[in-house]
Amino acid sequence: MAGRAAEPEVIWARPERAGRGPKPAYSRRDIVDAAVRVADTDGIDAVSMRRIAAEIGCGTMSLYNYVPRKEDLYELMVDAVSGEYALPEEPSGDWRADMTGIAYQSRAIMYRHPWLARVMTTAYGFSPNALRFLEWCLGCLVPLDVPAGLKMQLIAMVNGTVMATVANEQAIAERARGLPWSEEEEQVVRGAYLMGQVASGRYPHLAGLLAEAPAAPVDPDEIFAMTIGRLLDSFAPPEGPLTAA
Amino acid sequence: MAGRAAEPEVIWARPERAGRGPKPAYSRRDIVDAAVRVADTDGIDAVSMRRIAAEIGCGTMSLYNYVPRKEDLYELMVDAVSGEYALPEEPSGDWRADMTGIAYQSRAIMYRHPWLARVMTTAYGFSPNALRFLEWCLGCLVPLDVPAGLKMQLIAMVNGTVMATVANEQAIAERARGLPWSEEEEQVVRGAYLMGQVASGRYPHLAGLLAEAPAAPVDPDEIFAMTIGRLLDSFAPPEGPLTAA
DNA sequence: CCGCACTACGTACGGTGTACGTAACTACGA
DNA sequence: TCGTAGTTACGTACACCGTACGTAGTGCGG
Repeated sequence: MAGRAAEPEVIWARPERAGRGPKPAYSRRDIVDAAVRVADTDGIDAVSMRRIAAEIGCGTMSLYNYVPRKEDLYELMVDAVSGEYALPEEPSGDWRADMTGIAYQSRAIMYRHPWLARVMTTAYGFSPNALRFLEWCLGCLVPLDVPAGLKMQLIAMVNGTVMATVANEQAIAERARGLPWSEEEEQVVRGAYLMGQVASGRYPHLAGLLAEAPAAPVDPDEIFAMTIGRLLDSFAPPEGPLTAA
Repeated sequence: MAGRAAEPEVIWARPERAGRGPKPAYSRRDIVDAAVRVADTDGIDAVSMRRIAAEIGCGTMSLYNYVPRKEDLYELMVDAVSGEYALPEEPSGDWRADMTGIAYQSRAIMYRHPWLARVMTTAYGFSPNALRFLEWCLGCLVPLDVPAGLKMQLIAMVNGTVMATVANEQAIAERARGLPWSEEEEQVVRGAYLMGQVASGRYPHLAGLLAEAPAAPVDPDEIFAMTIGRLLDSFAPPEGPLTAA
């Protein structure tokens, strides 16, 4: 009787060690670390149950004793890297600075783990580190005098914006992985197609933009900073707090 | 000699009909329509080459005469539904209103095709309808006196925000699909876990928020409108345009 | 101390994308 | 006009995926 029937549960509520049987040979942490390592080096698509099991050194199906479904493995992975936030003991009192710092940290983590942005859209949820993160953000926003719902919205927007930004950057690079040709070739081919289309004259505004763009090379870091700054301004411009609706 | 070697190319540059051989029995449009239909009804995971081929009525491998790789099928699908934007002949002259309208249309399309948000993160690119969309947005932003790069940023932010918002909504619902238990059960289980965690006292701010939140039930439409409004404000507040940097 | 829950793991099933070979067909170059 | 080259159609096959299930061994709770 293999008692691992599929029952509704949250992975975080499942105790790592049940009392009865023999000691597990591996820890959940081992598995998640291996999964993160594989995803970092070989891409998220290389994270298969067989591969992780081999990495750990156990049989494929043994993994299912630790992780009921692969989706749960993703959730564990997201939580693991969410632990990389360095959250000081106390907020600084300047919520704008704190949230900006959070945004930069999020971006750094997503750069460190290029699979994060894609997996996060699937593995949402209130993992331990997600709760820690949320709690800290709310702490930062104590000085901001707006309804609680608006604070949640602010946090969600900051996270969403960082994710959308990084995901967009990475979609271009990540696409190259596993393709039968190189990224340069891909960009050349796509660029050539774009230029050909624009040259057709059907897109005058776009043509104008492309003609103007090279004159103003931009620093992605600066753009990022501006974007976040703008976003925070929209919740409480430097002059004073906005009232909700 | 099956001459379909994997060479770098953009699907949009590949002509639908090559001169030489027999007439293709199907059109690219047929295939993409079938794929969109299947994705709409049975979810994006049901879109497999075998399934689409069966839907069309041809052998699996025949599809590869029309679509070199599955990823290209995704790109075709995204372009197809991007054709659903109703773009008037001329912008209204009120760029704020125009961009708000765009955001609402994007959201409507993503609701109509729940797979879009997830696939878009993979299949980006300058498809014909994407160019048409971009060109129209740039036309709307002519009255806005900011550098071209900033306009692109605005468009990207609006799109990204809509996408992140809808993706977040749908991740919750979509997760239920294909799970061995119902969505209600899932929510109950997750909710119970969350409450248990908050009750532990480790998350005072979060606890406060949850205590306050039910008192203010919110309309998702209203939140969406506010979010987009705020975003546009951040580029040019009602008082007057911001200067870049 | 018995029994049962749990661990470990091999096998197997139904699915995936797609490389490759083959046969029929048509438009172009000689 | 007629090969012939390139295209279409499609069956077979391969490597891989997630995971259901059965079985054997282990060690704690009653």
